[in-house]
Amino acid sequence: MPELPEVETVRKGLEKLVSGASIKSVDVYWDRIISGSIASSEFKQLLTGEKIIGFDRRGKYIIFHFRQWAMVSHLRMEGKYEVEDSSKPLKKHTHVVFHLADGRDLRYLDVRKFGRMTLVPLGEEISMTGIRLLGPEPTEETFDETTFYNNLQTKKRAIKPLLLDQKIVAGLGNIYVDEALFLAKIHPLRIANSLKKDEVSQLHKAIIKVLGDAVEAGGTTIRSYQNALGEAGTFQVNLSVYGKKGIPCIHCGTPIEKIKVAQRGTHFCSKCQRLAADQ
DNA sequence: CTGTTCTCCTGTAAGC
DNA sequence: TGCTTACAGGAGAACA
Repeated sequence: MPELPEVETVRKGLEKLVSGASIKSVDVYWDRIISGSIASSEFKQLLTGEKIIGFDRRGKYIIFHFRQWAMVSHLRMEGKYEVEDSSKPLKKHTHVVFHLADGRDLRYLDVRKFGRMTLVPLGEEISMTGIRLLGPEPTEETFDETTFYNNLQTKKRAIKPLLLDQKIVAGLGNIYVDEALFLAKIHPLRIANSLKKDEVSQLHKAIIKVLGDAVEAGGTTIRSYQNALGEAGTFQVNLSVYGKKGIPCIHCGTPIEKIKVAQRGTHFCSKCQRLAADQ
């Protein structure tokens, strides 16, 4: 499941492979992938003859820049892009194909069809639902610790679902949120406004580190990429708790537990990440 | 307004 | 073996 680091890796790959390319035509095989007020028939028509200027990213959204349009693409769980020669047969689960003028295709594949593409007039992408309400990018420069603390103080939700909803800080998904909470030694069910200043400080640092390290790791694997831009979602940087149920905690040896928090599989160390401070 | 639950999808794994 | 059920989860809609 692509989170911010994987999405950034895909963005870089797209930039490298198809920036500057012109679109000859577009095929859409699953209409619901194309969301927003511009439906798939118009989508295909409007992009025909357009030129891909470049790629941007905000949170987990990839933004395609055309001359007059922006296309906002979210991979959700399993979306991926591939660049193939146009003569190559389409793989199963191919839902959108951008035929390029140079004989290649940019293809979107998505087993579960959760991903979405939205075409908007250039400039309107920042006011789209989803992007408009995003919190800051999780970097030292943009993610302010004091603001983070103040925001958490106003929230009575458990910290994990709060971090997943993208409004406080952008980019965390189920994997890296578990990793960040483990690194900061905070239990996923802690109520946000119960976190002490030093805990928030640790969490702030952990989020920047976990996502930053993963972006770097993605940045190093990208060089070996030929044409598959979504497999980036499968690299995982030495995870400590995610998917480690029953495996000894790297700090204390206690088996990692897996519970459900807000319907999501949640991994943590019950000894390192206490729910009550005095235990 | 805030916080929670449901829905979209299909492949894989577990259970009987 | 073969069928059924549970599970994976990002984000937006629906609901309390």
